[in-house]
Amino acid sequence: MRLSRYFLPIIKETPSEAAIASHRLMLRAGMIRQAQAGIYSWLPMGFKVLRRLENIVHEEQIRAGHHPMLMPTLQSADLWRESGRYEAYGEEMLRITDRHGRDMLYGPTNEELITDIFKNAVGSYKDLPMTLYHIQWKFRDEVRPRFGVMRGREFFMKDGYNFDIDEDAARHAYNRHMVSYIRTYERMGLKAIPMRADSGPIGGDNTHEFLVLADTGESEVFYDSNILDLHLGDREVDYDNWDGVKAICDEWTTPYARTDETHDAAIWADVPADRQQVSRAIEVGQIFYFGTKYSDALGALVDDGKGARKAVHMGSHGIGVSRLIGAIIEAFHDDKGIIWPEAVTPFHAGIVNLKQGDTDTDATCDQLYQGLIKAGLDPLYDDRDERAGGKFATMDLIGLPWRITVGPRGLKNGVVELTSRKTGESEEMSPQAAIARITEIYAQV
RNA sequence: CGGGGCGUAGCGCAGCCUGGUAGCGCAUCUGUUUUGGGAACAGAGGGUCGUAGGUUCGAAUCCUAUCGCCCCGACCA
Repeated sequence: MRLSRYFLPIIKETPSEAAIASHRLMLRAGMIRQAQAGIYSWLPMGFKVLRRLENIVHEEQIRAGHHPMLMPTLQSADLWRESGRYEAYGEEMLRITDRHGRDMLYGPTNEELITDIFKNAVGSYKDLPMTLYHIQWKFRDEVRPRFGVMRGREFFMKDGYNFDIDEDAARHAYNRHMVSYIRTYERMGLKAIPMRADSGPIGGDNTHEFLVLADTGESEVFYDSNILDLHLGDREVDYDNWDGVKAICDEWTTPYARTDETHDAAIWADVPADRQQVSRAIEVGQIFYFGTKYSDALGALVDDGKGARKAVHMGSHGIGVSRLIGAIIEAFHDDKGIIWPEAVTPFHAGIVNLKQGDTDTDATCDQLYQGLIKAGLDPLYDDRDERAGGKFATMDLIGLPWRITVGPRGLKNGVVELTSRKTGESEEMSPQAAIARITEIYAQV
């Protein structure tokens, strides 16, 4: 993309309403604009990042054998009356009445709807196990939205639901989700720690939250520093292997890691003092096993093959996709701007032309731009007629991991400059070498 | 939902107390000179002063109502 033709409304000054780094930077970098309290428009670059995260989530869910689908944002109140949650959910649920006076609601989650779909189509144990998910906008009418997309009222979330014949199978589904989530966050460059959590209003007795360490996090967490050393990497995972999946979960759940809600001082005391870490963290996902709560209420029964009809065992599993962008920025930024991990960056590299209109720099930038595109990458070429300082400041702010600087000084020797946003280190090389290097870097992401 | 604050140009703000031509900085546009870390000069455009009603010869300013937004707290993916 040529910056001169893009829509990237950058703000030089700090917007007064933004209290934390991610909110401030998303506004300044032209990623979002607020529409109402807790409701945002996603401008082209923010939308790009959102799509990238969404794609990673899809890939990992599909890899785990889960089926993508899409349910509507608006749901019927009647279904929620059946489960008893229409009254129980309270003020956070946005209730709407249509022209015929029918009660509807903007879905805060989808247990009722998915269970209804499931029970009308599935009647036998032979169809199990099954896990369905979608990534859709949700609405929860928070009393006090804040922190930009971290605590919006409207938010983009992956929510998945497993249907299994009994508790053992459902526990495997739970474990499978834990592993797929670990992998998902790791791919995004994040260290998200699964922690024992409270079950909250959704119900159930087995749940973990995934938390990303960040000073601005809303939760206080206690963990054994050993857990930071765990990596899934490119380990082969057979998601149908119950024991193998459970072994990975055991690995991640053995070191102590809890939120303040479930913190247990007695167990904590057994963690060696030099490994005891207390920190703030942002919740970016949660998995639940809740048994037959909804299948009982909504009559989701299957034939068990022995002549009986049994309520299916279920769980629900969520990833806050829009919130993740905030969490990633909280984890990766400095005083100049965002520092995107390669896996989620909106553009793979930025090209800075220091002397727009100069025959040589223009030609070299075009060569780099075309070369990167041919290599299957997505560069952002700052071809505006701006001074060097402004272009550098823009690149630093929007935080692309790699910057190629093209100026007359270097071109005299046939070189351009490749700079890492993370380390700030630069290296001179030929344009061809720069393309090759960046291609190689992204081949490993 | 309790407490506090704010709505004036795209952004940040002054003006309001004490009613009388709507301002400043940044941004935008034009021109000239500049050009390796947010340039200088000259000029230009841009406003239902959140909305509605009231008081007044006259309202951004005073009064009433209303809507919106932010911050702290309690609550939440």
